[in-house]
Amino acid sequence: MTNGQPQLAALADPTRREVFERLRAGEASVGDLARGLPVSRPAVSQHLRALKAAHLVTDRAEGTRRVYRIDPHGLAAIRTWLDQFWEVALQAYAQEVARSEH
Amino acid sequence: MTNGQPQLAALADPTRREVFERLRAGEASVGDLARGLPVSRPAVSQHLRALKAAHLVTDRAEGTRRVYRIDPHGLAAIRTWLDQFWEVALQAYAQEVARSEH
DNA sequence: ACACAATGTTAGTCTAGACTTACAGTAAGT
DNA sequence: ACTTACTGTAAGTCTAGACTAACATTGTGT
Repeated sequence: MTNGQPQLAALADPTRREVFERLRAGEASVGDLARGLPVSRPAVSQHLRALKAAHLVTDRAEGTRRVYRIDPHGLAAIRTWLDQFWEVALQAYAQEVARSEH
Repeated sequence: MTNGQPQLAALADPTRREVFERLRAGEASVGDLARGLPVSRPAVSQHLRALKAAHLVTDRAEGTRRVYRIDPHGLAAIRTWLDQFWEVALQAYAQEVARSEH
């Protein structure tokens, strides 16, 4: 149980995924992210810490605010993990198609 | 909080991810999958139900056994969701490189 | 120095869900 | 029909973690 892929666990929570999707529109501060969400600001701060631990976001100090943006490293890790399954999956799909056609 | 991407929640659990990774070697029955895992067989059965609900696996009856294999549909859903972030992520990365070089 | 604004952190509560045990169902062999 | 494999399901327990409230910290402006 090597427990790799912390990115998948990080993106499993709906609220955390919502935060991450909002960063798709560009970098934003904690307050900006928490503004439209139904949870408190500290909750968003904790979610951002989890996303940062999974290398999915990066933070930068800008005065008293902290600006977060998407980190490509976490995305790359997911893609690499995901690509391991494609050959097997497509092979299985081809077999199923062949079975249903005959 | 539209709660899309049930695949990410399904693959967040380490045990469930281990089951999924074992199917990469080819289709297998519930007992075969549970044999090398530190959890009981009903636990594996429940995990397979979750994976099936997320369209990550397909099951087929073979006598009294049930054979599971990887389903490409769930993988495709993850890839589609993931691809939405790449342009933004690479753009952010390029900016960071430019900042550190000057 | 003081006030304010933005965020991180801690302690504590509470719910989702991972797990086990026990039971039910179904197919194959004798 | 009976037994044996193999699996799904239900009920109950228990822990990880999502959330809030309160406090600590840091930077900015006057």
